[in-house]
Amino acid sequence: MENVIVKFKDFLKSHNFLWSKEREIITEQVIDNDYHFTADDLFIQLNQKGKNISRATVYRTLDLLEKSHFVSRIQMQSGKHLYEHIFGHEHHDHLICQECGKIIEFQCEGIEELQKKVALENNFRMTGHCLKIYGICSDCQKKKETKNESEREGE
Amino acid sequence: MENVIVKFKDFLKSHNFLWSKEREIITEQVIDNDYHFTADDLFIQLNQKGKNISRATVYRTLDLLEKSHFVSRIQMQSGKHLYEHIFGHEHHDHLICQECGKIIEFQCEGIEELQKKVALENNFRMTGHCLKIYGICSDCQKKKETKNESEREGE
DNA sequence: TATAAGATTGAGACACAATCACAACTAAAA
DNA sequence: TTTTAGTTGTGATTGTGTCTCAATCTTATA
Repeated sequence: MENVIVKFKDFLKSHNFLWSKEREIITEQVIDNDYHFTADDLFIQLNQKGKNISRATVYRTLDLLEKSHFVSRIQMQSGKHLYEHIFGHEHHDHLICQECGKIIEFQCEGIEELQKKVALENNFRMTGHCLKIYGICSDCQKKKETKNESEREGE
Repeated sequence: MENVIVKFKDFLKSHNFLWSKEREIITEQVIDNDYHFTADDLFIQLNQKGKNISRATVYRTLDLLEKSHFVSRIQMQSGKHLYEHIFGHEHHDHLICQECGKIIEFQCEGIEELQKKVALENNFRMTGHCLKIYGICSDCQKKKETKNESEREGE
């Protein structure tokens, strides 16, 4: 992961941004988060480690990491944003469980191709997309069944 | 569109909600909006017409219209919500221009089918989805070309 | 029509993520 | 060093959306 730091540094340099201790600490913490996290999660994690970096800087750095495609931002139905690092990751979309909030990643080449086709048909120069499938994961389906059964017994 | 009012009334009745003058006025205004609008757009439109309905009621009624599937809510990257009425409309997804904000609707049966397949493969009971393709529309592509040309001339 | 039960409304306070302004600070190049 | 320009923290501010609760309205029923 060392070279992520190097690459991010390069990105900043080539865009006339500067490197800083804060950006390094934040980037390291982002690397440590193997799952989805909010900007505030990151802020709190840093604080607990005794790194007193302001919220504003966390937000600003996440913006830069997003612009440089090291991090992607996912918008949830609640309106909050989640982030995830995409160092070396393949592109993927998300299945989101409405019961427990679990997020399952998936890739579907067919959908990707069809999206490109749609964009082309509309003379649209596609720069990105966002696909979220909402539903109920298998665990929560089972829990619901169990609950319904016990309710019937209780009657 | 008269029967939209009737159907919404029916929906409310069958769910133990009441009909009110405010809900009627808001629904009529929603019908008048043939394009995407925010909750606040609606609030302002009503105010300009001298209909003094509170923001809270506008939000509450839009929630009901969404629950009854007369309106759908789209989440933008900014975090804001747009609404659109779907009276009689087919389901569709959106192409969103990052330059001018234009929204183009499209339908793609293939993508729908593949989504169902992905959900099935993950034992996910799909309840909905959200697909947005971001990019630059043909108009804005042309504008950019023109701008670049004149910049080159100016050098 | 009168009444009661319960849903709806408006006003403004509130919650919350995210952004902003600006003075103090820091990085990098000469 | 010195200079220049980017970065930071603080705390205020924005903006969307939600909540509370007393007053009001709807509807069903008598």
